Amino acid sequence: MASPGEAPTGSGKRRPTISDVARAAGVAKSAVSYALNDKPGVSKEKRRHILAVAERIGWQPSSAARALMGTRVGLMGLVLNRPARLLGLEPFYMELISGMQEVLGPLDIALALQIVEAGADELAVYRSWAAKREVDAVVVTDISQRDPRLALLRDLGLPAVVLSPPLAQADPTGFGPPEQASAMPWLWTDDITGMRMALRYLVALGHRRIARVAGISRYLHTTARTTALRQEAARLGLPEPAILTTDYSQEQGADATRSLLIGQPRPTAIIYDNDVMAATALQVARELHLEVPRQLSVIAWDDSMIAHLTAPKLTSIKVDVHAYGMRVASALDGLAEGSLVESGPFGLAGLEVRDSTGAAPAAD
Amino acid sequence: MASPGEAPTGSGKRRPTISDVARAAGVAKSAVSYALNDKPGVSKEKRRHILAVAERIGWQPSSAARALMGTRVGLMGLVLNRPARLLGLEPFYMELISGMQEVLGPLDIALALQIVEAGADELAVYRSWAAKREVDAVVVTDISQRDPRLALLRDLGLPAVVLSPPLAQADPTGFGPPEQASAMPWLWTDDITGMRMALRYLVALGHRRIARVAGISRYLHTTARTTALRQEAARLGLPEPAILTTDYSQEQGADATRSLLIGQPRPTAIIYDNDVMAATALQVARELHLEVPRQLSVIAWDDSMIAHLTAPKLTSIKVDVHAYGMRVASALDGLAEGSLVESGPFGLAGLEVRDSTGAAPAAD
DNA sequence: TCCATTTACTGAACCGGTTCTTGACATGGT
DNA sequence: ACCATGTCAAGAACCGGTTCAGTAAATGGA
Repeated sequence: MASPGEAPTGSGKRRPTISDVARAAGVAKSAVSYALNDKPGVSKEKRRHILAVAERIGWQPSSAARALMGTRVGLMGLVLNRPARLLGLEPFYMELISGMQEVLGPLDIALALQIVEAGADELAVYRSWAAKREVDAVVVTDISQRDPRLALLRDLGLPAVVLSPPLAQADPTGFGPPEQASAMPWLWTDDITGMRMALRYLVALGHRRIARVAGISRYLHTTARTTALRQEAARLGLPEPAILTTDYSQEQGADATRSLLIGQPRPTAIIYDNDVMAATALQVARELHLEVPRQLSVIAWDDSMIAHLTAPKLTSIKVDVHAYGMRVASALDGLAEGSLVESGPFGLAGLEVRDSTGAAPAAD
Repeated sequence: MASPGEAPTGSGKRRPTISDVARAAGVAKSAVSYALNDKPGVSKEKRRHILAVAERIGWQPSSAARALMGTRVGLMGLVLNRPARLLGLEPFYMELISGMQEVLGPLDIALALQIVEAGADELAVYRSWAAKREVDAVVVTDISQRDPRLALLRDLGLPAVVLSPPLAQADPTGFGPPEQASAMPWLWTDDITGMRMALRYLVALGHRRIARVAGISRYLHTTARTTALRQEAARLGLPEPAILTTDYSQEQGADATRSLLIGQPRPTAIIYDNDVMAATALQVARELHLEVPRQLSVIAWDDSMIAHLTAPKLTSIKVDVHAYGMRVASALDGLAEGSLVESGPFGLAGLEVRDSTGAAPAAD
């Protein structure tokens, strides 16, 4: 049952160490270490023999001992700073995580997830992780201008993947995405293209008064979308679009929608920064006796399954979050390996047309 | 592999070890260890002095070194075996995790999340975690009869919290929840009460032909709900309720709903095992020109925010998943501490009445 | 006052790996 | 035949803690 010839340690199963392997193979500990790590210093035959013995007696590495030597830990960190209430609803993070796991799982790397309520807590988590060498690298999201987390991570020397579009303008803090590969690469989804497609589609349907309900305005990705909207609207000769900011919640989404719909002139189409607010918008429209899409067109962002659950189903700007997560995971693994990783945009945005968009009202 | 900046990364700041503390305080390493761990062997004054010095020079424990000695690691494991596609949509897990974090965060414990595609992979993850002592304890969900994971975890000696109602009947495998506190406690939500409340509410509204669209039938919590429904229906003198099983997805939820609604006799109310399928059901009803709630009442389960996004809004059996997660986290911490934890049901179910339920059609 | 017991503290071993140093041996060039 | 070179392997130190054995001092009891 247990391995042969081992001292009976209580219920028996002390797990084998490299010393056990060395003894069983008749070599020194160091030889075993070299063999297992594919390093020079051992002849081919001995290497093969040692590996066979290790396999036979069921040796597995101790991550604790490895971490003690400063090598990889097999854990990536992700801190989420949004309120738990919102996280429960937004499928984005779950899909991102599942994409990451598709890459990390086979590599035998786990994801350490920490949800915090305040920005200061997040900084504390990074400090602790860095001090204890508990993770190999981290993911940082929802970047704002002069984000203190980036400075901290740089000081701590903790490798990080930054999920955010770069600032278009020169970045005074010096933390903008570097041109070359770095230990803190920036990865972002192509929101500019997504916004352009949505806008052109609406214009093709005859819309001209187009509004936007945005997320938290200090985040760079919100800024990027706003800039894209303004520029494209100007290019298409549209009036300046109204833009309201929210915290991504249903409540603020509903408020923003109401104030847009009772204002003058009323927009004929609204683009939302996530699915949740767009879904809520359908309810507000109903409450105001506006028919979607006959009198109002609604476009959502993310294209999670929520877009399928509403009536009418939501036209959405689509992002392949799962694939994005896979890309992020590869970047993390690269960083943990000590390599530098290229910054850059990810994938292609698409527009998933469903039932919440239609021709602009004739009166317009 | 060698990161280019070994020297620049340091910039002099090697983080302090207990040897540094010992030197600075003028005592032996062992004295420092005793002082920091609140163990006997040091006088009060020296203890205070050592703690002060440690604080001053900024000492932090190395989890690697601690783990090497077999003490706690500060990491709890959660393996999710549902397809990523479904996880993205179901808010349940995100809310559970955020509840867990509310307890674990302040204790400086992270959550290792692993998403797998197959049951065998899940077993492999447990094996690896146990072998490498990578986590202190794990959470196991979606328990089926004779679940192989429970036997494995017991054999590995990995403490686990089991999220499932117990089998009512005697459990031939011997893995049913123990009477006393144990190293593998079972925690479950009070689904029986929830089901009873929903049923009585519908009966009070005049419904008699009540159907159910269930989740995956091999899970014990599905069985528990089914049993509760059957028993309560019998007690209330209702005809045997139709029960269809699904994989929780929109597709199968829609199929099940269709087959119920085109069957004879058609049910006047349907209870769903999650929000997602109930939301989809509203679309199917619309497609069949059935008005909700005039001709069909719909009850969802979980009461996530999806219930608010639909039109009409969904009446739901409510579970405080966040609080449940907190309870689970406490149990995990107890197990990691080496204590035994009591099994038992959690909290009270409630019925959140909204717009998807109404009086049974008069024709009935 | 003297011996027994407790207490405070130190030094060293240990956990399970990695890596540096050293030495034995084989090989090759001249 | 001789020394320079290279390969393979063993031994020991080390990572940052915990813990055990041992010693010196303090305390207590009679």
